[in-house]
Amino acid sequence: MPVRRGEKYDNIIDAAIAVIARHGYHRAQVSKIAEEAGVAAGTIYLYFEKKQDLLVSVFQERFGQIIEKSKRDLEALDDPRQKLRYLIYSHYAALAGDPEFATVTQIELRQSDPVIRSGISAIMRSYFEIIDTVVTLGQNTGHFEPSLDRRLVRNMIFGTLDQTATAWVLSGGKYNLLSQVEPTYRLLIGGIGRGATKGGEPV
Amino acid sequence: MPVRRGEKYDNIIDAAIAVIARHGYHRAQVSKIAEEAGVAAGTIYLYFEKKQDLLVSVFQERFGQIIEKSKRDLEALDDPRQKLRYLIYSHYAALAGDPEFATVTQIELRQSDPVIRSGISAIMRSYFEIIDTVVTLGQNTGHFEPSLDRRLVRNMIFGTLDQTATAWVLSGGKYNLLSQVEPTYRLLIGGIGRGATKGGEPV
Amino acid sequence: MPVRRGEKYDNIIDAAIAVIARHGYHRAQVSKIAEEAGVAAGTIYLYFEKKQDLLVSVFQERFGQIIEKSKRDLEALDDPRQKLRYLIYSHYAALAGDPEFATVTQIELRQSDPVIRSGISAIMRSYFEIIDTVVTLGQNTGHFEPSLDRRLVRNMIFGTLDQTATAWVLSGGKYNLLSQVEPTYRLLIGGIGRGATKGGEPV
Amino acid sequence: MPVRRGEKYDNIIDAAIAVIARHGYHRAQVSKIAEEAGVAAGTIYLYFEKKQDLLVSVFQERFGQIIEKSKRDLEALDDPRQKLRYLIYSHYAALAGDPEFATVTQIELRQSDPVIRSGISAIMRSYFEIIDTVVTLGQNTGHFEPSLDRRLVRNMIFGTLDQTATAWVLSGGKYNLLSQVEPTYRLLIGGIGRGATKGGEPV
DNA sequence: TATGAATGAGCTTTCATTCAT
DNA sequence: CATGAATGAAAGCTCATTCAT
Repeated sequence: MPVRRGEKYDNIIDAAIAVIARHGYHRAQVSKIAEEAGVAAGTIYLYFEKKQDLLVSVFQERFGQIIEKSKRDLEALDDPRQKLRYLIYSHYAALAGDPEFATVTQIELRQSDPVIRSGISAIMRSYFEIIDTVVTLGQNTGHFEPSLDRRLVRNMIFGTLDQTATAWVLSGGKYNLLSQVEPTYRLLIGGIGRGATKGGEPV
Repeated sequence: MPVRRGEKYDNIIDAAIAVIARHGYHRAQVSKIAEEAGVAAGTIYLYFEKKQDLLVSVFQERFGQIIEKSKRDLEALDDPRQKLRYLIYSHYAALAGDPEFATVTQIELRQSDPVIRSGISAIMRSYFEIIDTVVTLGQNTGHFEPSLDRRLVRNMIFGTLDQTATAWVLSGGKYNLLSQVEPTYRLLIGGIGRGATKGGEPV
Repeated sequence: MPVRRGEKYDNIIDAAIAVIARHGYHRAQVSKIAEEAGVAAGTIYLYFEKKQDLLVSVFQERFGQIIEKSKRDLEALDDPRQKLRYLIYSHYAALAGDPEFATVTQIELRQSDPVIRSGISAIMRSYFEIIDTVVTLGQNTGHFEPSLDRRLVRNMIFGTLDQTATAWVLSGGKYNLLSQVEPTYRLLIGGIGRGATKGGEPV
Repeated sequence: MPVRRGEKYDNIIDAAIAVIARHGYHRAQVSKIAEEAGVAAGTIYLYFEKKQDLLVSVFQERFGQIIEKSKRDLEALDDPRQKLRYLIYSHYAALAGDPEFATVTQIELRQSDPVIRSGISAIMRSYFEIIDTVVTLGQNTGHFEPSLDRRLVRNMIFGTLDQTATAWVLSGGKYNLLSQVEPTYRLLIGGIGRGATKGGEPV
């Protein structure tokens, strides 16, 4: 029945992010979120069926937009290496531009219960698909090593971005996350090894 | 801060892992863990100050042992590439050999509250130091690209291992995680790019 | 205390009966009744001060009409035995003719809170008076045993009708309640005992 | 898991009756019952799974005992008329001896929700069976009119007892309910009609 | 040492009612 | 006359922790 949209819908989502970022996931009561949003507690239930739905929506709305934008922007690029670089850029940019959202995403929402996590997983899957598409293209065009297992490559890409973002959040955002775009790109493309590793003598 | 050690101490930790793996973090009540361990609920408080201490100890004990063993074994190796390969192997092996522990580590304990997470972080830091040591050695000996930022490399290594392990757990352990040791090694060393990327024309 | 009358007034009462019969007393929200009546929730408060007033009115309007009709019809009858028979008939007929109302009356509205119940009691009292009048007449004319306590007789009459009606509703209305008019009459008049009990040797 | 017995179990049931009788069903919060019982609110949940279970247990324990006693005592009697008389007596006695319980039984618990009511119904059914047994015996031995529908007779008996008891409670217990045993017996046996109605000319 | 019965703080959610439009 | 979005009070239940035995 509920699930209405409108200005308040956005206010509540923003309030949820602010409260979670400030007090942590476990102290983010509905009443506190309502107060932050400037509405009564009951009003939240005109927009979200349950608290869990609100928290999942935090992800869906924000991350969903980011993913959609990524998807569109990626289509405008041809070179899979450019696509990869853009992927890194947009991942870091989304978090660097909104530290509260970054905290919620990288730290707080990972503490949530199974229902919320599975809501988040659904969105993550579509993100993984985007990464997979880029990897596959790169392998087909010969820019990426075709012998590599795509799933493993995806895990490396996402794992690296995610871990780097988490480390940045935990550092308190002391440095500019966007400064890591190019280094990350080079690292992902070239690996740790020195020089002509490919075709060389691996140990 | 354990109040006491002894046989029951280990029983309780094992029981905690079993219960969390079976019922999930949010349903792992102290009473259930006590029952699994064959003691009364109150007894747990003779060994652990708080439930949180028990959960942190799950990590400290198990992961601590793994880290200690890694550290010792790594000292026996000279080549940083061999060290890296061993790092991957021991990370995967610890999880592949104990699926319950893997579930608890990769999924359930991430839902925990700030206190537990910070307890876990402390242990993770010593793990990160080990990774850093290997990376630094590799750069000093010229086996790893010296221009790479160590922290970023560490994030890639840990992020890749962690994400790969999580994906494996979420798959239900359908394949052998250890089969990913060599591919992971090659991927980390060589990156995604094809052929003589290093010194070539990055895009 | 209705604030206003009119077509919508009746619509709302009918809607209340329908919703209570369909969803039960505890799920009969004002909003649901409003929807059923085809008005906005707030509109109900133009016709009734409180939800409780609406529910009491369900009784007052419907049962009041029944009682009024009973009263008038009874005046046309002379023989107190005929009056008693008609009382039984009209009680059963009112419920048999409107199963939704029967459910609301016999089952759902008994779950209501004190205010509603006392509103209902007020109406019941006038019904009890009608019964009392019939009993008194019967005793005065010598058709009914004069030594019987009138209040007790009334309790038997109403208790029997009410319990029989409730049993019928709970049976799902599987049989025709009106088929019970004559048996009920004979039972109330003659009692359970066999043969010439009156003046005989009671045990 | 819960559902323990013991001294506190009885205390809580007694407290529930007292609180419901004093404040009414709708104001009988768990916390209030706990206070009355001299235990913490949480303790109630060691003895009852849910509040509803407690309320049903109020009935089961008290009314169940009454029914059991009735059953046993009835077996010691031979004459169905004596059995009927005893039925009336024990019904009235159970309520007259415990006014708080009478209020809860006759008034407050009728306001409860479907779950509780169905719990109560289950117990009532066994009471109805006892009545049915007595009626059937009376008809078989020729003491009760055999042509009467048993279900209808049961409805009259229970309806009369119940309504009489309710009227007594609503009167505030101003008179002695047990004084109604004999009048009720005579009324049920002989009916309202005067003299040799049976076989006479019913109108 | 060990027990486990008892504690009690803490929070989501519903829904009758209001009132600005 | 009518609307329906917004309000906010109110209470059942869980479970980590304690402590008398």
